[in-house]
Amino acid sequence: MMDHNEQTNRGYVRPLSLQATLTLRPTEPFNFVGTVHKPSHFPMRTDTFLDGALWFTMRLDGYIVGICLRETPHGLEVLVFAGSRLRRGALLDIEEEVRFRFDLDADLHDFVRLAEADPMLGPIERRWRGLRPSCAYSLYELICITIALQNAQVTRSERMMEALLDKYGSLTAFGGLNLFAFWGPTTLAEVSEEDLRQLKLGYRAKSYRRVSEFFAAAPAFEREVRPLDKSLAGRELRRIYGVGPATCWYLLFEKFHHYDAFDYVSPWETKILSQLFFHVDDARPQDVLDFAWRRWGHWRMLAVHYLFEDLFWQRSQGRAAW
DNA sequence: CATCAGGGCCCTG
DNA sequence: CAGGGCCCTGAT
Repeated sequence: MMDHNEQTNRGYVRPLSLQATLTLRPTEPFNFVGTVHKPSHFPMRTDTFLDGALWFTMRLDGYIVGICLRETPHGLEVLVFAGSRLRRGALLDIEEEVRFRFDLDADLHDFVRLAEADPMLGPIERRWRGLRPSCAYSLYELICITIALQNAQVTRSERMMEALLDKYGSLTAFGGLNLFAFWGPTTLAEVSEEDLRQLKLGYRAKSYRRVSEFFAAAPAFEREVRPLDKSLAGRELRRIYGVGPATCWYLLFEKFHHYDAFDYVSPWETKILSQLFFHVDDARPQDVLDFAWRRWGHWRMLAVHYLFEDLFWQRSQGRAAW
């Protein structure tokens, strides 16, 4: 009789120790907390923001590293933890990943100028000056998260991710924390849809399989999409099974930093923006999109992101209007 | 207890 | 290009 926990990672904890420290210089202005800590994201046991530092895990060519980001007077400090000595070149890869994932090379000067002349955006931009869109995870990992978000309430999405990490992720120990690293695409590509359905993923089980097969077959996909413009990148992303319009705009902004990726707005966002823009409950999505386009042009998604992050931040402080 | 909509997506006609 | 079906869950 097969124990259903067989071939899981339960019980194994991978110890990682400090191997190197990097110091990176983001472009100015840079807002550390606003960039690395997004209260709008649901919590997962893959990362934590603790005592002013972001802790998360990363896969590099299949092996797992733990990362701690913190702000120092000299710049952004990156502590790198690993299970063994880093291979040659690993630090360069890690630096490149961190720079990209947290949009450290962003040029926000025109956005700051735009916001200064805007009574709606201005006060919020000043509060968060230097905040960038960011995602600590790889494209594949972020798509796994967005699939869990589809057609589900947040609590259910959290359960799906929890179940997946518990079964297919790797638990690590570093810096006194236990954080999960994601599974690699090849792992899920070989799991049957039936097994995935056991984790209460519903019809998304098929998406997880197809997405994992896609990335297992195209490990350089994310790297190839990074330099593309918005429409080309979007076209590439839409080739992936399970990535529709909602997921696509989300990826274009959070992962690929296209500050104008506001061409689709979901129902719940429409509600909130209706209030902010027009002081009504239910404006039409197209009116919301048009408003942002006319007001902020190329910067419209970044502007909307500032509005949302500010709202979520206020809510996390217990003083939101909703 | 049953019914139904929900922070989409794919597929079909 | 419009609309039905889809896993599950919690609200009614």
